[in-house]
Order: sequence, then structure tokens, then C-alpha cells
Amino acid sequence: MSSESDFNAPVRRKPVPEKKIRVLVVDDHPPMRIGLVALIKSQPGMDVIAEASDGEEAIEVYDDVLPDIVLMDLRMPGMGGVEAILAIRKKHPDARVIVVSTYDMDEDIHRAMQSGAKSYLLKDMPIEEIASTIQGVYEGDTPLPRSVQERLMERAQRQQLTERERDVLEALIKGRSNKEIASSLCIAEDTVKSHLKTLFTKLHVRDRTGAAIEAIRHGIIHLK
Amino acid sequence: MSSESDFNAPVRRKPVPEKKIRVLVVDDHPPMRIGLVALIKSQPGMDVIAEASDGEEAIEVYDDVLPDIVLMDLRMPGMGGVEAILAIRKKHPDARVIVVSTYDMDEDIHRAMQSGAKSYLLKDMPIEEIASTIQGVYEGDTPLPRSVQERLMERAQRQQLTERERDVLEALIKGRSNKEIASSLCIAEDTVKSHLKTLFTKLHVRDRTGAAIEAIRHGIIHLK
DNA sequence: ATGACTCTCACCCGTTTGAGGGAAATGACG
DNA sequence: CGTCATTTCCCTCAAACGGGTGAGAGTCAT
Repeated sequence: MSSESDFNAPVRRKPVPEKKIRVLVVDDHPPMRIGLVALIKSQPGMDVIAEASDGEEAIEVYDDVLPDIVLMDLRMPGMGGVEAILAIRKKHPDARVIVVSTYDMDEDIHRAMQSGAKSYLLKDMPIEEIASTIQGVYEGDTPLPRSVQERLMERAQRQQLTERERDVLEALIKGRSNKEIASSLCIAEDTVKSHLKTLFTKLHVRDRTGAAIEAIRHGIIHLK
Repeated sequence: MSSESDFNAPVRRKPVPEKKIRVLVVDDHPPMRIGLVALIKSQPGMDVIAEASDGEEAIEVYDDVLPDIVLMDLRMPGMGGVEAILAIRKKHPDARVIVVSTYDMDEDIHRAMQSGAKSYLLKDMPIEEIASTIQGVYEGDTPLPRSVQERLMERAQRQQLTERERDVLEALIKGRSNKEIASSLCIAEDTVKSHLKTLFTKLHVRDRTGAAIEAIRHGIIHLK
């Protein structure tokens, strides 16, 4: 697959000016944005053609510059990364977005890949891995770091929650009692208990406190 | 206070080559480190003289280069920022460390300031604020961003926990029942309940689940 | 249209938890 | 020395919680 091992191609090193990969960087943290931009510009075959600091801006800018690759942060104020990816890929189904996140929670990873991201990088990864992933995605691959793959496998092994179970879990993490959850969801308290029972089983915990912790730990429900 | 409004000083613009502020940057995320370095180097009066990617390295490097200012990430694998600050300030009580963190949890802020940090910045702050804070700390001030100050105030209003209460809270967040907490701390179950009662009061919650959530939200106990 | 899944609700039963009260021992601080 | 905070322990009681079981109504795909 890789263009490097094409033995039949004629050898020509210098002659081709080689078009640079045009990257759009999206991150709400100024120093991180600066770092990603510098990192990419330091790579010979890549260039940053635009930046954005949130989801809405990313969508606008994408339409303007039509980059080859988008490097997108996941958690941003206002429109998050997932919504931005969905919006971009709705208009441009062939858009190639790579998520660059601080968090390695399996639900974050899953949501990102589900929404159409081509890869998922962590900010603690070495610059070589970031660069090679950009290169790989540009060439049509979907190179997913091993550690991220493993997280994704973990999630796959966990039974996934139904919509209603997520509702209950979310209410639970707001600190509500069964009775309060019931009235906030307009169902009977027994129904809440019923959902909780399956939640405990699926999350491999025995009580609501354990469920809350697991939900937060895996990023199933975001705090705040 | 600011050296700009010194009307009595003789005006001399160019002549002074002005010694640059020598900064040590500590962060485990490569792109963030690159960004912080680039940010500082872009400021005329500052320069990065060394970098480190974790606490241990930071301590070593500090001894070597004796920087004017340390820009330190808080959450790092191995030795975290707080321990690094304590270690550095033990040997060099006049060390000036500025924390640069992703998180604005009040406990994180408090622990950092407690350990001797001169200021606490968030990574979503504009580069001007980061630069001016470095300048301010270099000049002997402790310029704390308003939003960070407010967080500190919030924490101050909350009653602080005793060591034993933190033990119970930590065990609680491991998903343990009262009985299990009791045996893990070698105390009676009733004692656990007693601590929980005061915990609920101090955290303004009614049950263990609420306590777990609040503890995580405020960074009192770190998940994982 | 039969099975699979979800959501809903109900009942029983035992355990855990939280609210109320009180009290003794320790060490720190003035 | 007395006072305060902290830690430890005890008791009772009612409410909340969790396990087990079952079951009707709805959607959906095969």
C-alpha cells in the first residue's frame, strides 16, 4: 500500500516539487494550536493552510479552504469536535478528519470514529506518530495507534447501553434519587430500578455510585 | 508597580540590550510543549533555555540551567507537577514556577498554589495573558487570572476535608461499600458512616453518589 | 408473524444507607 | 489548664436501594 515500496516505479528523487498536504488545525487552546501548527509546518511534505478555534469556525473555514486533512480537537466550548465532524462530512463526505484529543476514554474514541473520523491521536503521542498518521490518512489509510485500538476493543467488549439507560445514567450523575429520576423522566420508580439493574450488569458494578464512577471514567457521560 | 509607568526614569529606548527572561518549559504533551516554546520565543523579552517532559526531568534540568521562570504542566505521568514544584522549591526556595494546566478544578489550583506556584494559567487562555503573566511573575508579582481567582474563592468557601475524610472519600470512589471501606481502613463501619455524614455536609450532597461526583468534579480525588 | 429487543410497570424481600441522637479519647492551641 | 477540632465508636429507626421474577405493549427485522 505504501508508496515507498513501489519497486517498479522509476527512481526520481529531486525533480518532483511534490504538492504539500494542506492541513486545517482546529483547537481551542492557543498554545496547543500553535504547537500543532509548528509541528506540521516542520514536516517537509505538509503545510497548515488555516486554523480554527471551535466547531462552528472549523465548518466555515473548511468550506473556504477545502483542506486535505483536518486536525480536530474533540472537546471544545460551544460546538464540539463530533458535531463539527458530522457537519463537515455531511457537506463533504470525503473529508478526512483526524481527531487529536487529550483524553483516551473509550466512549470519546468511539463517538469520534462513529462520526467519521479517520484516526484518533492523543496529545501525549510523539510528533513522529502524529506526522506519520497525517501522512497515512492522506494516502487513504486509517492508521489507528495501537493504544487507541485497544481502547476501542475494550468498549466493544462492554455491552452498549440503550438510549433510556443513558437517560437514567445521566440523571443519576446529576445526583438524583430513584424517585427524582422517575419524575424527571416521567416514568415509575420501578421502571427506573429496572433500568438501573441492567445498567449495573452492563457496567459490571453493584450500585449507583459504581455506575456513576464507571460512566465518568469511560466518558459515557461527560461531567459538568 | 509596572515598570512601564516610571515617569521619573530617563528615557532610553534602544541602548539597553535587555536581558531576556530565561524560561524552562515542562509538559508531557509534545505538541503542547512545542506550542509553549514557540509562544515564549515569539515574545521579544523571553527565551526558552530548556525543556522537560516530566517531573523528574524538570528537577534535574532546573539544577542545570537555573531558569528565571518555570512553566509547568500539572498532570504528568510519573511525578506530577505538584511534587516537582515542591522538590524544586526545597532546593531553590526562590524558584518561580507558573502552572499551565488544562484543568480549572479548584483543588488542582489550590494544591498548586499551596505547593508554591506563583500563578496558575489555563491552556485555553490567550497567548497575551500567558506572556504577561510570565512577565509579571518575573518582575516579582503573582498575577492570578480572574477566573482562577474565582475558583480559589469557591474552594475557600467550601469546608475543607480532614485527612481521614479524604481516605473515606477515596475508598468510596473505588466503589467500595461502607463495610469494605471500614475493613480497608481498619475502623468500624459506624465510624465510616460518621465520616460520611460530615462529608455529605461539607460537600453539600445527600448521598455517596453525590459525594463521588462532587469529589471528581472539584478534583478532590483524581480518577484512575 | 415470529422472534428479538426495548421500555414500561409490578411485587416481594432482604440489605444498605442515611438521619437522628450521644459520647469518649486524642492532640493542638492558646 | 481548659477549649477546640478531630477521630473514634455506639444506638435506633425509617427510607432508599438492589436482587429476583414476571409480564404487557411497542418496534423492528427476518
